[in-house]
Parts: sequence; C-alpha cells; structure tokens
Amino acid sequence: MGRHKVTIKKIEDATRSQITFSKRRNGLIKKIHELSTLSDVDVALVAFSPSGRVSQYPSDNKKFMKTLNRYVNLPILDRD
Amino acid sequence: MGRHKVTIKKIEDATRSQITFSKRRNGLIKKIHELSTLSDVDVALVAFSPSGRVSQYPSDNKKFMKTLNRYVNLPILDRD
DNA sequence: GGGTCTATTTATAAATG
DNA sequence: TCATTTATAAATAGACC
Repeated sequence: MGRHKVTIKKIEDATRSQITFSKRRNGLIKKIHELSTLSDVDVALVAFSPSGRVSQYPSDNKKFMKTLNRYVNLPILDRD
Repeated sequence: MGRHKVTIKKIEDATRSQITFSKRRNGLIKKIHELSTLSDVDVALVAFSPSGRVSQYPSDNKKFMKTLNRYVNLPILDRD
C-alpha cells in the first residue's frame, strides 16, 4: 500500500528502514489492539527497533507478563 | 476494511468472533513477518484464540524464546 | 474449519512541514 | 526525528462453497 508497491526484503538504507519500522510498528500495534478487542483475547508482542530499542503490547507490564506466562505454562502440545 | 465499516468492540457472536480472529490473526502474522524482514528486526507474538489455543510468531520455538529472553534480560529503562 | 471472491475500508510510501 | 497529506497498495467483512 502506498505510492509504490514494495518488495518484502531487507531495506538497506538505514534511514528508510527506521522510518518504515516506526510507521509499521504503529500500524501493527493498532491491529493487535483491534484483534484483542474484537475477539476478546490475550495477545502479546515484543518488537526490537533497528537501533535495539524495544516496543511491547500491551504497554502494561503486568498484563504483558501475564500473557507470556500463560504461554510458557501451556503444555507444549497445546501450542500452535 | 471490507464490505462494511466495523466498530472496534467485542463481537458477542461466538462464531463471528472466531472467524474474525482467524482472518485477522493471519493478517497480523503476515504483517509481523513483513516488518521483521523489511527492517531486519526481532519480533515475537503470542495470541490466544477465543477457544484458548495459542498462535505464535516466529513458529520456530528457539527463535521465539530467544527474542523473549532478549526482552526479559533488557534493563527496564530500555523498555519501550 | 479453511479457502475464494469482491466491494469497500484501511494501511502506508513518498513527499512535504 | 515526529506529524500531515494524498495517491495507491493491501487487508478484510460478508457471502459463498
């Protein structure tokens, strides 16, 4: 989407990579919030930026860790 | 997007909720893959379905746990 | 339960403040 | 950097199989 069609491969230009990361991370977090709300489910996301900073969803750490722990404590056969 | 505009609130009908979950989860995982590839970054996702089954990204458990551990070991001040 | 179609909404690439 | 604009690509709601 956007002015041009984009091929999904690593963006070598660091500036463009960072800009794309910021915009798409925002879109991703919005979509996760929508999925979580619409279907009333637990979702957690961790995303490292090109510079190594981290974003998470949900922003509340207790809720975030609760979802991760729910995953970790799940019998492996019930995963995916 | 789609035939009608949708309000972001819990879908009470269980069947519609499940269908929406499946479709949007697929879209979400595609977008995460794109972000991860375009900006060459680590991203991890956990999503529980309405019936309690879990989906994850990346599907490879070692890569997945590596990203989670990278997060857990990060100094709290470097988060978000 | 997953796959296809398509009208329509939404995300976003590039350009610009 | 961070926000806004706008043309265009992409996601998806509902219907169907």
